[in-house]
Amino acid sequence: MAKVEKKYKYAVIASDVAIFTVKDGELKVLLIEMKKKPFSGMWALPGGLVEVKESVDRAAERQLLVKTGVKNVYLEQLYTFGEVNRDPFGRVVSVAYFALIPGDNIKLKTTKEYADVKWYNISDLPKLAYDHRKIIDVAYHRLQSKLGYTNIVYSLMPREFSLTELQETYEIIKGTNLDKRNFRKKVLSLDLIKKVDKMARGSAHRPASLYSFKNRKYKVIQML
Amino acid sequence: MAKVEKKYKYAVIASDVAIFTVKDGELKVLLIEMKKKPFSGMWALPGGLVEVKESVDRAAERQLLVKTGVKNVYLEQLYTFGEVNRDPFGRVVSVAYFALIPGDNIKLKTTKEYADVKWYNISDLPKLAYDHRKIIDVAYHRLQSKLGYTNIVYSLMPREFSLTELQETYEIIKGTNLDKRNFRKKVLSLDLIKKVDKMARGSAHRPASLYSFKNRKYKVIQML
DNA sequence: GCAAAAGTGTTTAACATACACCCATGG
DNA sequence: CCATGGGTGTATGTTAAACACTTTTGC
Repeated sequence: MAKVEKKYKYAVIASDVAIFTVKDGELKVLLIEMKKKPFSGMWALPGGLVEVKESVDRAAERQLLVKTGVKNVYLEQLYTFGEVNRDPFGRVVSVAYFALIPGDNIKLKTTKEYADVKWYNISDLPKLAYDHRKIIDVAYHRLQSKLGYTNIVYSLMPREFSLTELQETYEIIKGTNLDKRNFRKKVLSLDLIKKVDKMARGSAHRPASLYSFKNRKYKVIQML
Repeated sequence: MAKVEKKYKYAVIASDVAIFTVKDGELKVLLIEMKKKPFSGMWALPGGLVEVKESVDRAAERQLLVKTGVKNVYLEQLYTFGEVNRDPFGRVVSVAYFALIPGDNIKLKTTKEYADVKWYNISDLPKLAYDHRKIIDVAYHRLQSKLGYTNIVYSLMPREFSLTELQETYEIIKGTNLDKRNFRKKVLSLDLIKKVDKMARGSAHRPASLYSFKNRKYKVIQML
């Protein structure tokens, strides 16, 4: 986050993005390691000041693209954090976003500005700069609840997946176990996914049918 | 909204508040009439720039207090509007809030800065400045949906009310009719309200029992 | 005694929940 | 042939929805 002098008469705006994915059976969030004091060695969400010539949404997309190389993924405004002393460099208000990306083939990018970029398990976060711990808590909570009444899982899944993989994604994020038969019944009744003419291969057990989403567009539903 | 020069390198922040009430059988929103060009004669939500020394929440509370004289009412952050050209006076991002107040005894206050302050029916809005029409749409939508899964009605009702008045409040905001028996069964099963030892008086029909909320604290419920 | 709103239960349909066994594959 | 996860149906309980008449008051 660039330096902002206190002499500004009005608060200025940054945008921070909590980027989530599900990988290796865990919900993960993307963090970058900071260099500058007083936060050196601490971790933070990707973010930065909003430029005069770009919208706030656009600034969030830019952060996402620069840090992960992805675009056109699910990105939603989360909440605006406007406490007076949340940033020691000046009066900065943060418009936080959350993004969801599938767990496969994401190559992380770092820059000279930061020491490192990494996925962290949501259950095992390092020490965080600014109020980013709070932002992650709010984002996690929003993700859990939106999973129940929208179809946003589609943005966490690969193109093709088995019903078990889909169920596991729900279980990992909700932190609860679901009944297999009831889950399948519900998902299929919602008419969101279709069977593709393929089976999973290479496992020492009965291969699973693969499915894909009929359309990958945000929709309010009654899931859980 | 004070003038902001375009020379600022970063976007600055304002806060606008959509204040709702239910009165005379209608959902109303509070608007102020603007004097300065290019918006003279148009109406806008109460709002203004966030000062360096106050939080964004605090700025919203201040707007609410200055325009209506009320405090300690329901106030929730709604959404942040960050398009580049939403404000002709400069690069201003608006953190919008929505507030709910009971329909009784609110005295509106105006200031030299504005021509007038008035309640407008949500179904009959005048021409609005900035992107405030959009803000009101989002706020109205949020209000409708939160009514269904939280107890926020309490902030629109007077201390004591009849079940019919409560039902009418829901109907006005939702824009639908509800079944009297089912409504009462549901409301009473939620254990949110208690009968007070009084009856409505002065009407040419059977007097209604009055109720009040057991506690006026935000709570997630399953209402509609 | 009439007009107007208050108050009150039951039946039916839809949906959520609980629960256990056989199937197809790789090794 | 065995270990592993895939796949399937029914019975029960809970909740939502539909629906009409009697009661109490002021005038």
